[in-house]
Amino acid sequence: MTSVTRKERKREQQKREILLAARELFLREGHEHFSMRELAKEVGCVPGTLYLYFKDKNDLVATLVEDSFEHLMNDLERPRTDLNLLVFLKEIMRAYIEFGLANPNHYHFAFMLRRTRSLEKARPRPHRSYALLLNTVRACVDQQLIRQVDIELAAQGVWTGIHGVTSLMITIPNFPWGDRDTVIDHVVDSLIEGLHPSSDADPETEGDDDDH
Amino acid sequence: MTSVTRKERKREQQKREILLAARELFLREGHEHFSMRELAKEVGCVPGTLYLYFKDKNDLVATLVEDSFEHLMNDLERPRTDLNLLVFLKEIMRAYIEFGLANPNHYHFAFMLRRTRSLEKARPRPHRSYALLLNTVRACVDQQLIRQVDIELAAQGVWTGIHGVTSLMITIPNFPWGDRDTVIDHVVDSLIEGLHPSSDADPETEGDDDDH
DNA sequence: TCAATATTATGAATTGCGTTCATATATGAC
DNA sequence: GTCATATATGAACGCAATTCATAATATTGA
Repeated sequence: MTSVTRKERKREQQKREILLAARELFLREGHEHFSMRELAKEVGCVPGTLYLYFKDKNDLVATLVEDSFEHLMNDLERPRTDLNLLVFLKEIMRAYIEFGLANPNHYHFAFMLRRTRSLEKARPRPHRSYALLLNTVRACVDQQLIRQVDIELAAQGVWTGIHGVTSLMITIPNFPWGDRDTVIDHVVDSLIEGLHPSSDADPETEGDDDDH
Repeated sequence: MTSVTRKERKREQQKREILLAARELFLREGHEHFSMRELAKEVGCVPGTLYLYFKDKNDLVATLVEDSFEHLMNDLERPRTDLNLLVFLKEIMRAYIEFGLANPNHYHFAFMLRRTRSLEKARPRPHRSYALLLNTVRACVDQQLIRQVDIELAAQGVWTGIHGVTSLMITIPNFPWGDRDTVIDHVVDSLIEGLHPSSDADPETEGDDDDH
């Protein structure tokens, strides 16, 4: 019985090693030039071997990417009750964008590829990032930090908004963006701006804020 | 001399025919499955022949896509002095999104692909769509329809915003978007919302608006 | 310890791709 | 008709993802 476990462990170990090499290669080459053959060379095996551990290339890369998003989400989902929810929301948005720009290959694979048939499952599960946004927006509405809106609609507006900067800056890095951070700040702020109860009023002045 | 012209005409004719077949195939297969070999079969020639008319696959597809964007832009750039500039701006935004959703393959090729080295030229030139946005935003500021902001920043915010919905709806069509048009309206409105002089006030009430 | 078995690795093959190139064919000029 | 030039061909190259019969290896049961 234990030997079965040992075997499985061995297997997991090898799988991890493949993923490690893959991650390195993926980073170096970009997902559009990442090839199974080259990966096999890197790992020191024949291409066919990889298929003993992963159904196909997509499965392999999906695992890779999902791991990365896991990290992002684990960071993001750490609740920060210490700060104003609106500030928290903005932080999430900024972190999302920064993650995308820092991991363009991962982001590209996850959100900028059309899924054809079989690849449908290979997306960060029920979109944890979106779920987090949704919950945060809901909380903001509950606390009347933003005006009463359709939560889903608002969250989707925010999500598509931050996805917009992220993806466009990835695909057209040479575009004459102004200062990168300024653009990001502007996008984040103006996406929230549109949701303020009375949008040029500072939320702090709205009433039930008692921690200062 | 005239024979040179005739020859050239013949050449152009053939090029057009290739593009026609290509357009059809591109539409059918999506740009990720579009292949030169299949196109050659469709055209009734051998793959090599295509290279007498186009430098490479990218050149061919770029021509294809550029033609389509030409159409969109020609539509959009038709000046509409008859209506309120803000309404015009929103119309542009909506048209941009609709175009992308109606032509996901073209849009994908144009704005959702990372350009590697040689492919750099193959993008809708100095981004006519962005230029149009920029000019319109500038005009809005001039007419004090939106508040005094960095024009470039505002235009980039709007552009990334509409790109966000468009591209995300293309890559994740199965996401539980609410009603498609409702989402689009929300995005368009809230992107502009953030730019209003005092954003919960109707711009008509701001003062120097004298056409009603 | 040894034979039976299940697992893992191999390399050769299949299919498809973009692209190139030597060669052939057709076209227009003289 | 002959020559030059433009156009088309098909075979080939290199690379890709993936499959599969076969071989090596490790695990099990006696």
